[in-house]
Formats: sequence, structure tokens, C-alpha cells
Amino acid sequence: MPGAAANRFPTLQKTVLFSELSEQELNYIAERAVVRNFEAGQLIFSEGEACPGLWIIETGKVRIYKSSPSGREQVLAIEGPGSSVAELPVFDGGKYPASAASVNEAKLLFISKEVFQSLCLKHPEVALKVLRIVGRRLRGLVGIIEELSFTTVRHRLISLLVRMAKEGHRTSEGVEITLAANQQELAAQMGTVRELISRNLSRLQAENLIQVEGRKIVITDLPALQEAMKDQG
Amino acid sequence: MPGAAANRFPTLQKTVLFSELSEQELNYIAERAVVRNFEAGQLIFSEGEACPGLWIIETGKVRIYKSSPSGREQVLAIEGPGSSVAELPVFDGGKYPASAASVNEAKLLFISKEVFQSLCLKHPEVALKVLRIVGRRLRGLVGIIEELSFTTVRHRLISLLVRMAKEGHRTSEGVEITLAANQQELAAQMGTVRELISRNLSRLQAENLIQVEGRKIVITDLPALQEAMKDQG
DNA sequence: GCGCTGCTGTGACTTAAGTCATCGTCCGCG
DNA sequence: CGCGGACGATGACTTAAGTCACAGCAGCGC
Repeated sequence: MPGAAANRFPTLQKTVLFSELSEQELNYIAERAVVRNFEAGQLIFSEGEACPGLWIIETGKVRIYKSSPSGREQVLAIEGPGSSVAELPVFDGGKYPASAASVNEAKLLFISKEVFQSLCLKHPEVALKVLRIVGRRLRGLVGIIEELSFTTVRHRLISLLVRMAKEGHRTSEGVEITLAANQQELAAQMGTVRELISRNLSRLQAENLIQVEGRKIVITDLPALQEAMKDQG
Repeated sequence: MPGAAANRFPTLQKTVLFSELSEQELNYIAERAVVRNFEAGQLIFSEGEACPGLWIIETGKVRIYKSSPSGREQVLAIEGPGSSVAELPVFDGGKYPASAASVNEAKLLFISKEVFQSLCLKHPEVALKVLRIVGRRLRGLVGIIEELSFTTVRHRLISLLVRMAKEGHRTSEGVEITLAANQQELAAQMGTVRELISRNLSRLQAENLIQVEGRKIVITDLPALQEAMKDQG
């Protein structure tokens, strides 16, 4: 099936993990990878399951999260095309530490851990790449811990808005940004509940720092918003 | 200095990371490693500093932690002899994501990232070992996030006591354990403040679940203690 | 013994977080 | 048009977390 392999080729090449491999090696992987399609919100794997291999995202976004017995969720990361998911449990032989689900419609490649491990042994650069990626992931987790442990929901929300402001577009009123998700999801991303998102947005609006119109938010006073973040560090 | 190298040899051999290397290779590393001694509580590196290499613990314990502007601390991990510290930032070229300090008197080996990276390229098994260790670390961090995000201080404290109970020794009164650190440090390990540790210990005692005598704690009713953990999710 | 220091216990209080219930609005669909 | 579902706002309340201040008590040095 060289045809099928050729189809997957462009994705693999774009994948950070494999960017330095030769065409031949990419084909080797492509022939051994399995494609799977997921519809929006579909579960990819669950926390606690044995981990048979790793996933490469071809299209769509994937949400990696923990859920509590009481139904609350904490998002650990959201990954997009070219990223890999579950690189790590592949190596220590343990279970998945968290669950993953597609955010929207998504197409993923699955690579068994045997194939991947032998690839790492043959091409040590790949292993180093994995380490680099995992490094980024670890930084992300440490950041979450820092926020959970030291800051308030208000602080985390402002922090998100300020980060988004960098990519929003300026208007005469201020910087305009659009929330990518509903409040339930935002809450999961900052480890709290929906109501607190709603309340804090209202409060920021009452303080004349932002203007909320549905998911569109105009940051009317960015400097003051950043200042408000420092207040209760 | 073959003599100096020989001195470091036993440690390297015991190090999880290098357990599969030949004597020759261990010597290669030993000759390029630098020994450094730290007194109790001394800073090894600070969050945000550039990361010139990784550390191997020969003796003593090392505390990896984040600190907040207001002075609070959150412990991410405590590592003992044979463990490595800062394996990860070595690879992605970034800064240290957290700080590290010796808990007690400690002796560490320092290996520059150049030496270590070339070692990984020459011996892919080492890279896989690193990945395995990093996997464990990542699980630890995810566990902290889960606790911070879903549970109360009371829950975390009970959880710690129950874990320690496995290694405590039985008496006629119950299982006896000894806290390894003062309350300030316990608080840092569970991401809270000293007062809450004190209060929660008192409360558990008032509920007849434990008996506190300084740092010695007798768990008089282990099953009930475990039950109390389930109560508030 | 005296005073210093580090550690702990606790009261009194403030504030953040979370829960529960309710209501309104928008939107799609039969 | 009217119904239902998803989403968001919000009031009322409970509880956990954190802050501040202070007191008590071992242990140590002089």
C-alpha cells in the first residue's frame, strides 16, 4: 500500500517529531501507522487504560484532561495538527495518566509503541526530539500547578485575556478578542466551575476593564487589566 | 585523574539513568562529571536560570519547588540518591522551570548538557531511560494538578497520612508514623499554608482518627481515616 | 536563669470558591 | 408559532482557604 502511505506522508513531514527524518524513514512509519477519524467530542482514550502507542494529530484539535469523580474537569493541554499525544506513557509502560478527546472533528495517526521505540533506538535524534517536546509539556504542567497553587480564578482569567489580547485585533474601543469556547470549557481549562467564569467576567466588566458581548470581548483598558493581575498575586 | 573517576563510579552505577552502561562508558562520564557539595538548605539552582546541564544525586535529598512572589512555596518533587535532577531543560534548551535546593547535606554530580546529549546520541538506550524517568515525573505533576484542582487540604493531608501508614509500624494503639518535616514544609508540599496543616491535624485528632504528639502521629483508626477521604471528593 | 529563636496552636476575621436554584435569551426544529 | 435545549447571568447561601496576631513552649547559648 504505497498509495495509502503516500497519503499520510505530508502530515508526518510536518510533524515536529519527525521533521528530520528522510523520505524513506517517513515511508517506513507511514506504512505502519493507522489512521483513525474522530467526530467532535469523541473520546480517544481514557485515563487508566493501558497505552498501546502514541498518536499524531493530522487535523483537528485534541483536549487532554483529568476528570474528578464529582464530574469536574481540569484541562491539561490542547494540542493541534502536527503535535503528538501520549508520547510519554509509551516509554514507561504505564497507563495513560489522563484522558483525551477530540475537540472538533479530527483525524489522527496511531503508531504502536513497538514501532516507535525501535524508531527511537535506530534514530537517536528522534528520541531527543521527543525529549524536547516533553520538556515543553512539562513546563506547561508546572505552569498549571503554579497557577492553581498561587493564584485566584480572577487572576487566571485575566491572564488568559491578556494572553489572547496579543492576537486580538485593535479597534477604536480597545483590543477585541473572541473566546474559543463556552464558559463551561473555559472553567475546565482553569480548574474551576462555570459560575465563577461568568461572575468574574461580569465583575471585570463592572470595573470598566472589558466589555462582554457574548463570546466577543473588548478589552477597553489593557494596561489597567494587567495591573489588576498584579494586585493579589 | 583516574582516581577521582573511580570515586564517582559507584554512584553512577547505581543511577537509574546509567544502569545499563558498560564500565568504560561510566568512566567516560565520571571523568567529565563535576562533584559539588551542598550544605543543608542550600540553593542548587533558581527558576529562570539558564540550564547548563543536569545533576545526579549522590547523597542527600533535593527539593524541587516553585515559589510565589508572596513567599509561598509549592514543592514539585523531592528526589534522593541515584535520581537525576533537571534532565528535561537540558534538552529543550530553555530555562529551569523551577528551583532546587538541598534538603540536608548533599553531594551532587554535575554533567554538562553537551556531554549528556552526545551520550544520548551514542547510546539511544540512555535516551529511552531518560524518557522513562521523565514519564514518572510527568505523572507526579499530573497527580499534583489533580489534587490541587479537585481536593481540599484536608483530603490531601489524609491522603499523605494514609500513604505514610504503609511504611509506619503497628503498635497496640494503631499505626505509628513520624512526619519527616515541620508543618511549614508539609504545607509547601501540599500547596497551602502552615496554619491549615496545624488546624487540620487538630481536627483529625478531635475526630478521634489520629493522635498527634509532636511529629509522631498514631493513626488510631485507619479505615475511618480512609473513609473520611472519600467524603468530600 | 534569661533571652533568643524556631516551631506550633488557635482565635477572629476576610475573602475566594463552590453549590443550588432560578430565570432569561437565543436558536433551531417540527 | 411554540417547544425544548444549550448557554449564560445572577442571587443566596455554605464552606474552604487564607491572613493576622499572638501566645505557649521547647531548646540552646551564655
